[in-house]
Amino acid sequence: MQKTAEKSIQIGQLAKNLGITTRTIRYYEEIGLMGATERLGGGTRTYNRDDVLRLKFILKLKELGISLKEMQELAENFDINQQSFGTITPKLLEILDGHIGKVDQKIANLASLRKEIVAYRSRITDILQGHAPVVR
Amino acid sequence: MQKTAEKSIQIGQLAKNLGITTRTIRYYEEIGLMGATERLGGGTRTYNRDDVLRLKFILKLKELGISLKEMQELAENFDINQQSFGTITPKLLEILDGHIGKVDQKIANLASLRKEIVAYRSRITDILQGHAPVVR
DNA sequence: CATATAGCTTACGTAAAGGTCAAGATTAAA
DNA sequence: TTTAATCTTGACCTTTACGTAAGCTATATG
Repeated sequence: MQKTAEKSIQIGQLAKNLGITTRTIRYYEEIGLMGATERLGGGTRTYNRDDVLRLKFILKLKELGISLKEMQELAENFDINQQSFGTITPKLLEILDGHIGKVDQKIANLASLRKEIVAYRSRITDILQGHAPVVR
Repeated sequence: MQKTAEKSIQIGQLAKNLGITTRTIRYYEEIGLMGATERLGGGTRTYNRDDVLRLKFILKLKELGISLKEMQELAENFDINQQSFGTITPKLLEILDGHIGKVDQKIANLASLRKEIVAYRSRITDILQGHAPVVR
């Protein structure tokens, strides 16, 4: 087995590539979302392709509204870093199903909130036109 | 003009009635959402019917997902005590409309997230059954 | 060598919406 | 009147996701 030349990058470049700050990356490491990556002699962090993928995955989930805390729970059961899909247990499926449920719940809540806002809105316009009493 | 006996209540009772804490009510006063209400001799806050209506209004908006900060902007224009209800509504409608948009956006995002999770899930089950390659 | 640039750790700051004491003053009830 | 309940202000605590600054090290370049 030969190591293919890992073209790792440093934190500043990685941050720039992804449009985030170095603080953010270090923070994710701090809270255990990014495992500790390799360091150069002086302690400089180094990120290989897998690390980058993992970070992108985190950002993707975040973009879609999953909190870092939720990701931490996921991370306990699902080590994105080193495991290939073949080794993933059914536990992950369970977690994903749970998340689908949560998302469904959130969607339902928002939909009902939307309804209320719309209803409230039209009550106000009614009031403005004198079609309804001011206080219910 | 005769003052009808104003049956004012104190903060503890009001909080209990509305299912919030006294801290919350004082906080709303602190940030200028509730105007300063009358006080008894010892400094005890006293809330009349209008004050209660105003607080209920605040809670309603909050329930609809409008932040206290947004309400502060509104508060400059709405003086429920002065019955200038008509003047606040255009701004309020604007804010409500903005909220409907935001909620729609969130729903769309969650729906897409849901799709992705579902897709991700089935990719994994496929892998577990050897029907698909391990790496995308 | 000197400077510039990038990185490191430690640690305090921020916003939102209150929670939670603390210590004292007042009011209500017995 | 004594006690118990309620109220007052003030001030620090909490969570989330980083921002920002201080002080120090390492690497690159003129």
